[in-house]
Amino acid sequence: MNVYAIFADHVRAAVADLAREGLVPEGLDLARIVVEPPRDAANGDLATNAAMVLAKDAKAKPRDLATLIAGRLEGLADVTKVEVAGPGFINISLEPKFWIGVLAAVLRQGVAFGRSELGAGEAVNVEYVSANPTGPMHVGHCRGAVFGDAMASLLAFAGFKVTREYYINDAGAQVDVLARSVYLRYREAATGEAAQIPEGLYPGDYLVPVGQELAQMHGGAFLESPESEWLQIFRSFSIGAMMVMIREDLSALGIEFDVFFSERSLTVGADRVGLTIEQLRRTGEVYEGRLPPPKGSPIEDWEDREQILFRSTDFGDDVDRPLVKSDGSYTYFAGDIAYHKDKFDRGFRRMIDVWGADHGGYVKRMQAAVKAVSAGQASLDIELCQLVRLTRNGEPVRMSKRAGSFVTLREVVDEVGRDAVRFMMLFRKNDAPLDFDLAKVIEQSRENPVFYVQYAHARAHSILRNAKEQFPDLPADASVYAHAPLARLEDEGEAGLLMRLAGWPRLVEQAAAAREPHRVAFFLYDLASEFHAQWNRGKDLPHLRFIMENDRELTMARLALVHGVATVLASGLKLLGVEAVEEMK
RNA sequence: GCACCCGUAGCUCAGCUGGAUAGAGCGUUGCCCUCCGAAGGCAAAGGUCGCACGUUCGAAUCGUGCCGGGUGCGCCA
Repeated sequence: MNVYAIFADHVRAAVADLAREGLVPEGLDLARIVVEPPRDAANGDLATNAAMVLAKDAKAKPRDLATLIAGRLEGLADVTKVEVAGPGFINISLEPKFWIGVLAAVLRQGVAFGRSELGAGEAVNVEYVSANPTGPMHVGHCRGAVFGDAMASLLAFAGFKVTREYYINDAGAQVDVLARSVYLRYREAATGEAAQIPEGLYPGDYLVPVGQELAQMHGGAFLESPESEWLQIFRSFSIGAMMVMIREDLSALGIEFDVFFSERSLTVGADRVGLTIEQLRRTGEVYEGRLPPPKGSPIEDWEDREQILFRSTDFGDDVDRPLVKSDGSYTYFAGDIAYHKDKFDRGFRRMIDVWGADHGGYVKRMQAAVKAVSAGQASLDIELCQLVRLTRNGEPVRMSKRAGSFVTLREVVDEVGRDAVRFMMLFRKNDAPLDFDLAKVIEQSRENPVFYVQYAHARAHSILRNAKEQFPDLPADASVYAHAPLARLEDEGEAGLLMRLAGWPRLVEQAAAAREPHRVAFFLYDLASEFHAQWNRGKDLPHLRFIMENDRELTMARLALVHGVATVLASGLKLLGVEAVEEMK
């Protein structure tokens, strides 16, 4: 129930009527017409740009056209006043009961209020995190994880059929390094001699128990064996162990995936990477050729050779990209093409990848590849998450790579809590760098938006609890309040909250379309702020308090509003994966 | 050298896909606790939206060119 979209349709219908009557030309493009809340409440409840957008094609002056359209809007239900203002805005004022109707809808629908059909059930594949299975997740992974998860929830709420997917990079050289590192830990466990981990292998303690498990399973069987005998066994066992760990880390953040896709599975049995390359060769997108040396830092062992190239320049990339390394194995890119082709083969025409900003240079070639393997039928959106600067009281927290002493995601979640991590990661645009201060996010003050929003929800429930003491017979079920005498919500602060609630469905659609879950976080912050403000007005003006001891009916109406605020707060927090607490501890 | 991202109040950032007088928090200043939770609230001050052209009824938003910061730039993932 997006009231703005509904009225936009009314405006379009009005223009269509005018066209039928020959008062404006036929065939005007009505798509750009929007109805939105005016910034200044003095300009009515709704405003539309219709006249200004259409003026040129209609060969009319904006204000004249506005007057014409305004005349058709006056008769609409709930409309009390239509005015032409400024350069040609049409400002619409509505009966107060219109907004009350929205509150009733909130109360009846509960957290389903705001759910949209924007996506029309279209399948979307959202791939995020995809951290290498070589160790626990660190804070660098955190932002993409939270962002991807919240966006997936948001898209689902907006009517898309969302698949959350994690790509396991279990085929590259890094998992062989993992296996060798684990082998040393295995040796350590089997012989009792402390392992020396040489440069280039993973030194982290988290591999110790993996080695111990292998020692228990195999005893000393591989102590004297050549690598070829144990590598595969150790590799697949270690990858499994790492994925268990990563799933635990994800679960600590409240993140679950529908699909874990193994890179290695692309080449076991059938060589699907090779098949994909052959397919692209047939369509002319793959060829043998030479590349100029890269322009950045000079490469010592640059070797000018004939190689297998993907023609990504056809899609706007700077150079064509190699698919096969000099040792004959596939590049990571080649695997990724086959992987995205697999998504296409599974029926996805809309794909979204969430990457770290350091992969920005990879965007064009991947989008090019998706176009190529799908014959232009599928599209790939790539959302980049900028880095997180971890600080404590303003001092940078060292994230040294030496000796595996990086800050793990788990440590951060354990220290400040899942809700704070998630909300702070989402309280910023994904393409802006983010400062994350471990000390500030656990502060319980207005400066901390996590607390501020959760507190608003808790306060709403606190009010409901208090009301229950005052009027023990009040119904507990929010939907019953839809029948409260809502017309008594006459205060301007209450009216503001009603309009804010009415904006929730519109915000969901906009945030989903823009793939910007941070807008949900900011909306909740604004709603919380407005709600706190109204509560505070009741301190100075007792007649504005939510609980009116001598007026049960008015209390009912105001509690309906409180229920409505709590409902939308809970709905939004759920999208962000943050708990809507009913009591602050 | 090239590509991508970002330049908005002293600081950290929003700005509803081009709308009306650019907003919030922190900081600064001044008020407000006998109160449904002051873990707060109200108000003031603070802006050539990096710069310059352009597009049009209208630009922080779109385009081009500069300036400044960040991230990357065969066979790593």
